[in-house]
Amino acid sequence: MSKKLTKRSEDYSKWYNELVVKADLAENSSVRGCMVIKPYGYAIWEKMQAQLDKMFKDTGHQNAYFPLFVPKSLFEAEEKNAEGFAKECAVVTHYRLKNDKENSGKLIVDENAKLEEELIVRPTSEAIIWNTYKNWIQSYRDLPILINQWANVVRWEMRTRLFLRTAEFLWQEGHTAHANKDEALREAELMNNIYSDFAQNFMGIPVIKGLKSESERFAGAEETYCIEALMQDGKALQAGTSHFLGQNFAKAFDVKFANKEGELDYVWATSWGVSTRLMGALIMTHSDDNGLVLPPKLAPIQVVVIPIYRSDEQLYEITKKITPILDELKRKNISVLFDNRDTHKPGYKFNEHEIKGVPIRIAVGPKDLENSTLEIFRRDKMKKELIDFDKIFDKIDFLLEDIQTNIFNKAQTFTNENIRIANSYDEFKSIIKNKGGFVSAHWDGSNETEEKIKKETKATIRCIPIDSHKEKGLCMISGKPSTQRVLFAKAY
RNA sequence: CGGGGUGUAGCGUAGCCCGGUUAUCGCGCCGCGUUUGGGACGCGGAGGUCGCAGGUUCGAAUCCUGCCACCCCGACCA
Repeated sequence: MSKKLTKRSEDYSKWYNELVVKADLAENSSVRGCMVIKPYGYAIWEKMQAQLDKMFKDTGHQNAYFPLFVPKSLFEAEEKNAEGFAKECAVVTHYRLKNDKENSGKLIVDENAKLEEELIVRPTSEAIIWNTYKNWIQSYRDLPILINQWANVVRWEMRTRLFLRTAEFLWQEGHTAHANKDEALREAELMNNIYSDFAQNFMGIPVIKGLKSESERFAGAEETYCIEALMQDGKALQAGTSHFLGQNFAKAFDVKFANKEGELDYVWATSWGVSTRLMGALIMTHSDDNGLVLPPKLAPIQVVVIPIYRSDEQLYEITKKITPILDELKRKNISVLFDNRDTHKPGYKFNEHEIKGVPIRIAVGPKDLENSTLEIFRRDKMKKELIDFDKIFDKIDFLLEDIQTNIFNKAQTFTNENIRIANSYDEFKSIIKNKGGFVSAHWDGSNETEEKIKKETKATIRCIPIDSHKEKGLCMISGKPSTQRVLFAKAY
């Protein structure tokens, strides 16, 4: 196995796969389309979870947990939702195995143990949750319900890809119930803003907030808010969605409440989620040919200290000198690893932590003890410098901030440079084909036009941006009037 | 599910067209020694149902048939 990573420019998808494996984040498992998330990858996910969880709770949400299995009759209640997911459902039909008489030591499904009603392994939990909410809601005094669930879901995708599209994935799904439309709409927007805030300020991933076109909308939603990010190969990635579900699920599951006027009404709903796909976004946004680049706010190890020594005495001296620093960093809640493994040489460790994206590396050897210096290295710029021993804390504080800002700015510049305006369909096709990235163009709002563009160019409408200024124009295909430009791209 | 490709040690591979000693090489792994400021080196060693099943043959990793798995391109998708 080559030690070097495939170059990004040569084969982006191979580079991505190798990186995920070599950085020790995850690997394909023996189970079709499912991945094993390794401890280092999971540690990043845990940091993301902790931050998101905090943001949810700060906005009044609570966590709960609902069943993995959805009885088929519940699943089919909301027709559009059921139809949208039907093609990718894992289904439990039996509950028992028995010994195979013709093949000793083997097990077969016991045909006598067929379930009366099949159980769907949740591809999303609206059905089971709304069936439960029905029992919880009678009056406007029971509202709103603001619940989030951390869970795994299963979607039997044809083609899978580490983190971006696995058959089983981890996510959070928020499901809220409200007394009126406005409140539900505000909730859907609020959660999309939280996702955007999280992506930009913690993951360092610039995103564009927008609305999905009708055809890209979540099955069963009235409106889908989303954040879209641009990866380094010019393809867009949907990083999170927040849905205004109207009264669709309330009607499907008969969830009515008595309002202040004493009248019965259906409740208004939202659902919103982000998944381990965000890990894919993190990898593809920041990483380079040397490996992963992690934002300090999410790095499981923020600082690694590597001792350079020839003898046990030298290691002892280095340890003695460095221990107070390690203690102080831990006290300051900075996660630090003193990599004093005797099984690997310094050069090996340097490369290993570079591949794993550790933001800051400190090397300390005999020369440093003599001169009272340290070598400090920042992963994002691959630059090292010699600093005075006493400056260490200031330097680390500065770098943690600066790396976080720098990688965001770098990605923001890249994204901005790759949003191009097209005023004709020819121009549009040329950009999509030759340059990639987002293309901002006028669209008449029709399904047919969207479909035609998708078929001919493989580009889809990523979103109708929320924050951009409105600009009247004419659809590049039909010539019909358009009220604002929308963003197209090839997507993951 | 359509079109193409690939299955040889933990990983990456040579050999296959044209059947013939003990299946090649690199990484990794184990032992010993020397090393340690950018992926160390030397010597020694372990590790294989050549995807599975059948067939042809004196003889199959190699030829034939069937099956299975995986990858890529479509359709689908957080």
